[in-house]
Amino acid sequence: MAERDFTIGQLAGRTGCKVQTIRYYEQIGLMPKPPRTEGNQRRYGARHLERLAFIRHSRELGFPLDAIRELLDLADDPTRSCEAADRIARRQLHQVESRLARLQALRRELKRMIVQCHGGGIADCRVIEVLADHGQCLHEDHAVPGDASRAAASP
Amino acid sequence: MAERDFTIGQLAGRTGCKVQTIRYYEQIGLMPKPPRTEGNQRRYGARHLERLAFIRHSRELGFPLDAIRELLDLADDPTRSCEAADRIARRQLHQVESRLARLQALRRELKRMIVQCHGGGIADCRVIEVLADHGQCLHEDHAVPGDASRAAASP
DNA sequence: CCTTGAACCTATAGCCGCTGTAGGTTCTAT
DNA sequence: ATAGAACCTACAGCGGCTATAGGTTCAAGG
Repeated sequence: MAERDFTIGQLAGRTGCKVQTIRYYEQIGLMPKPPRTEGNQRRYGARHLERLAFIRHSRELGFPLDAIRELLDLADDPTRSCEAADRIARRQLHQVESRLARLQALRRELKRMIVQCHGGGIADCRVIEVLADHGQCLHEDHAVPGDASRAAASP
Repeated sequence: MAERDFTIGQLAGRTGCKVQTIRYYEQIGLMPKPPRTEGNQRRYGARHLERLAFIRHSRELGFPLDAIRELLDLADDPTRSCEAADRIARRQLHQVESRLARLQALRRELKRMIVQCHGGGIADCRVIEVLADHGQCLHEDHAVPGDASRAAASP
């Protein structure tokens, strides 16, 4: 192997991924199996670095691993149309926007709840009261039918 | 048992929880073990209904189960101060606001990426390019140090 | 009284995307 | 030669459910 190959630890350092995470990506087939040294240790090259950076950045933007897999397939095949990648990105944008809307509704309710609470005993705690009775909320917005508020993972 | 007791299915219907979820809450000690019929089926009363509604609503507002446990303990003991409940609510608000900030950054980047993409081949796809190179992003905002974008669960 | 079928029961596995642990091996620097 | 850092595999656990398998109980209709 060329002398500018990396160990898994160096790859982790350069991309900001954890070592375990890289092995995990290999396990689920997102990263290709790299060559090994005689002592069975992984050695990575520039291509691996690029690919992992791509994955990492996509994760930071909240793309799920499945979508990243699709995007990598697209990136690997220059004959394919840009449209597919565009569609995936739009889908992700849409997700992010739903989550934003939901979180904004949550913030409104939480603020309202907290503002109304003026200390004292639990017996007249607005926080507890409001939680006990959804009817006291302004909107139904936070009664979520199928979660739209989760977002990106923490790489 | 009084004739206005509910089966688990009826409780689920009235709160919008799933039957499995109710059993799960019992298993983790969030809901008390209800009495059983001779045939070993659970029977719930008004108190259970209230408690489950409280849990459900808190989940809708994104509180994690641990926080809900604390809130329930507080609600159960009227001698305790409102302050503790207030603190939990503020903590949750803070969480929601961090997630909002992160999602807003994600939205910005995704939009920018999509707008710049004008169709054509993958070879000059902006989506793919930007994903491959974080340097092309406006901000570092989405390079998250410890995830702040997750939100409520999907009840 | 008997049958059907819906609703219940327990136990267990799976989802996502990692993260951590245990227990071992290999590499590098002194 | 040896210490200790970095590597290896395998597997368990996080949160918060959800789904499945394989069985039991209940209520209504004949």
